[in-house]
Amino acid sequence: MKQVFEKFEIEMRRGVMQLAVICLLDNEKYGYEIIKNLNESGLKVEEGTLYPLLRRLEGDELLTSRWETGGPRPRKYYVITDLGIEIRMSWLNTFKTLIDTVKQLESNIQDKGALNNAQ
Amino acid sequence: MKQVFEKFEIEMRRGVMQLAVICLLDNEKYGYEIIKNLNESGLKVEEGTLYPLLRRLEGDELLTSRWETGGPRPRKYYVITDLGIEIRMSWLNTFKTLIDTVKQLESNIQDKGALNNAQ
DNA sequence: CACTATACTGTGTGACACAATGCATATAAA
DNA sequence: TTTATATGCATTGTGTCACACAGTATAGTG
Repeated sequence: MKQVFEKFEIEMRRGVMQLAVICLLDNEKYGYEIIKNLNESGLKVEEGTLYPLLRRLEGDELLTSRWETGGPRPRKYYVITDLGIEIRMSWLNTFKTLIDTVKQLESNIQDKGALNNAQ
Repeated sequence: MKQVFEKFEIEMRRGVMQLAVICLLDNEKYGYEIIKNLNESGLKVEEGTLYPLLRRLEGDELLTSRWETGGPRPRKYYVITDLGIEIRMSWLNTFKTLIDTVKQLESNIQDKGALNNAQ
């Protein structure tokens, strides 16, 4: 049985992950590189999570991919499509709306904290 | 087959929902009331989503409940516990960190938009 | 009678975590 | 030099969990 806290983190990441990936892929990158990038950004992600996500986003035509076999190891490069750019903008808007909603809700609680004090 | 956009909204809501609920329950409320509140806040939630969520949060001892049978229809009131208050604070911090990560990623893309321009 | 208020349950789907597999290269140890 | 270990890179499979949606149920209200 997972801890309450971990479960929340997982659920939260789950939504943010696609957004993060599609933001990163403004420039062409390959999967393994993305994992490193995101982990450095503090966004933990497993291979078994990212690779299927990439394929899913490609299936939705938000990304395209190409194989690079010239180098030492074959790499699959992904990059955002025009449709992806459009969708990304609407996702960012959705995200922003959610942030505002939570900020609003948080401003009504007693022990105001993280969101409003910081920044 | 759901639209790409809807799928994202669902995933995003999924994480935010518990946070929103636990913020709302600073004051005692019953389920149906919470649904109305959240829908007014622009956070769509189905009964089949909220009621199980409430029970789950209660199972994790972040909420407690009591039945109010005096009124016309029986209502189950929920309110946050001390543990819930603690956890809520850490969830808010997690949420804030994720926001920062996305903002960071967004600031590197070409068509900067929603998050940084607004507010 | 239809509608609202209030709560619950059940089924399908989708995505994640985790773990394992596979293979190639680079590095370290023997 | 041969062997062993680690790293780069991607895939697949299993279990779990939470949501959406659609029901069920009951008691009031218009």
